[in-house]
Amino acid sequence: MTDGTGRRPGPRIEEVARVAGVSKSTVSRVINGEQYVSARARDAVHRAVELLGYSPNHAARTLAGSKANAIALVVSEQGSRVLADPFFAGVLRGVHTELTGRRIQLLLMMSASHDHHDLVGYLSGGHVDGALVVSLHGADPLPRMLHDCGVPLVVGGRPLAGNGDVPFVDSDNFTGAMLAARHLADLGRQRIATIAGPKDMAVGMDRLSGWRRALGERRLPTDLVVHSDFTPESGARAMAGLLTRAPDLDAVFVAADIMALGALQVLHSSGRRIPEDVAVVGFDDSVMAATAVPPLTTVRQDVEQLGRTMTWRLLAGLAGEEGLPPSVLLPTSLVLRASA
Amino acid sequence: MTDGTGRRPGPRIEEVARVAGVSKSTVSRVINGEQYVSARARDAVHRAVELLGYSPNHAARTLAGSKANAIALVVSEQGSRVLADPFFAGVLRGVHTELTGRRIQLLLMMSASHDHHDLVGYLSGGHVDGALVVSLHGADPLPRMLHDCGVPLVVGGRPLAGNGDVPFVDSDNFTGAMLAARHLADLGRQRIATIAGPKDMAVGMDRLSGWRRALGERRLPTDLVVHSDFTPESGARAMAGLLTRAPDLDAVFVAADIMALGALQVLHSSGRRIPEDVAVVGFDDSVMAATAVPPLTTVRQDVEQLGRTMTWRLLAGLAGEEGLPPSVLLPTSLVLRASA
DNA sequence: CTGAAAGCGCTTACAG
DNA sequence: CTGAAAGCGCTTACAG
Repeated sequence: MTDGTGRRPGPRIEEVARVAGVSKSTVSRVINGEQYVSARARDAVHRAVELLGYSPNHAARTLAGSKANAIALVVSEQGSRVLADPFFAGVLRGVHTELTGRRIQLLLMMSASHDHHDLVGYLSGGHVDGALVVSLHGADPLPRMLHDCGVPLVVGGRPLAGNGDVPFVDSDNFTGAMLAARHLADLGRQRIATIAGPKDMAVGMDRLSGWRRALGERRLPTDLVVHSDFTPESGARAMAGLLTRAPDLDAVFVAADIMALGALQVLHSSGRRIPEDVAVVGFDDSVMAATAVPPLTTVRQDVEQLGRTMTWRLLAGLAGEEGLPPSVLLPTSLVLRASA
Repeated sequence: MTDGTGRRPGPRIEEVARVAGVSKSTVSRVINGEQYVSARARDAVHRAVELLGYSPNHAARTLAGSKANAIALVVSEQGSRVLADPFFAGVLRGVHTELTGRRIQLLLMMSASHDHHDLVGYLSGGHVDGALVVSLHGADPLPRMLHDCGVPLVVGGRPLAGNGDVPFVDSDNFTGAMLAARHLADLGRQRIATIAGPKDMAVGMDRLSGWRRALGERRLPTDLVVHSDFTPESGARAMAGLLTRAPDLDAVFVAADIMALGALQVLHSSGRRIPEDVAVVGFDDSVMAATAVPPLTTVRQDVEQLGRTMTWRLLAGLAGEEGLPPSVLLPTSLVLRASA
């Protein structure tokens, strides 16, 4: 028998029960891994499932059961699109990896701030068991809105203050930036600038803090700061501004590789040699870093691991696991190339 | 009343029916936009829906109805991850935009070739109404497998020969490459090379064909071809190889911006001035193009539009629309900057 | 440990 | 144009 589309409906739980010689209830128990089932029944069911190629109907499970068997990956469009793209693809891959083999659907949603309301309504309506929110903009109200509606969630990227009880996973941006700035100081540089991210994004502020901390340790001045927005163009503008302000600067920590590309362009056209005149360190170890001119020393973060960890944390929380860390910071490390 | 998670279940169709003073059947008809409903009933239902904030239960609709109210976005991991990342993020945004306001869930799946089988099983099992497959590797068997199982689908990126009846949407890579190569010829360049994509990806072959066509028109030699794999490193290697083979080359069309970055690096270290000695044109107009050194002349494609068009085509097909184009090619255009 | 039965919230012929 | 009723394919107390 085929339906209108030509696809054949698979076997139902009823048929599995008949073949296995047990009731539908028992089949359901085996499939859901409940413990009070005899080994004999369990084996029979497994064989029948195998034989028939049975796969449970998702809609029916969700309707009958008390859980949705689905989680949402929400991308809040606040914050920089440019930073978000490669970041997002990596996170997605991690989420997917972690979900493999579990019968959990991954729903994808995007939300600009003006339609947060609809999204919250949908997510709190029981369509999903929880949500993964990728939100790079620290002041984004979405995480808190979801939290207040009781939707279990994990945020990718540290929220700014005021979201105290929402668990998050983030790269250790502070330490990564500190390593970068220390490296520049170790090279003997005296006038170390930074092109930072926006003030309202935690990722920007954490990288700035790490830079400040390292220079503070070495008693170096921390006056050369320009905020920028994670686009190559803004990186170029920021670099031009810094050169005007401090023609004697001899190093710059750029808070994202993508901005570093713009900065390198400006340094070149100003006639500076890199790293002889100005040493440059980026952040992200993105795919362009190694083929920049010159190849870019940068801080590596593992975005795929970020996605995996978010997913693990959400599912563990849903499963009621005890003693989970409220939040997780993933390690970052310095990758040395020619630019510093 | 709240469930275990603290989320409150919304109103059911029954309550809407009571408030509107009609039967559940009528509410269902109004919500699904059927035509034989009195204006009076329709208004009453709309008011009740508004008043109660009713939103239909997805699982129940799917179970009761004959459609899944969901489509899958499948990313086949065949082909270059590097090219796929920014490409994918743009496609995703387009898909999402096109889905806005329709009650269709977007499921996300990834598949490496070894688990195509499971994926096909899942998708043909009625969990989705159709699939969008992003597959940059022309020889990927997935589109055909899905097609053979009767899953309605649209492929992003032209499949290579042998997938005759699977509808696809692609950028017009041929024309874009032709414009790029013509531009180089118009500049008076005589020894025009190309760093092409892999031979087993349609995107690579189409861009190569366009380059060949333009040079053929102008009676220029088409011997300087190196195949590469869409990574910056391979672009660098290819450029080095070309310089060895033809030290006199005066222009190169690189089939992806990301490879062009590697090529520029090698040209710089070989002492060539760009564009004076060697003119360079890329493809994609990716975010790095404008801040390359020098800024990169390139071919623009609209990846978000690609996602939108794929989605439109799939939904139109599902709705039974007549006279749909089997496939669609989206325009590309030359963006002039300093490198050529 | 197991089965019969109710019920999840919708859609869809069917009869009017 | 409308309503009563059956049914989608599961899960889950309940009773044994």
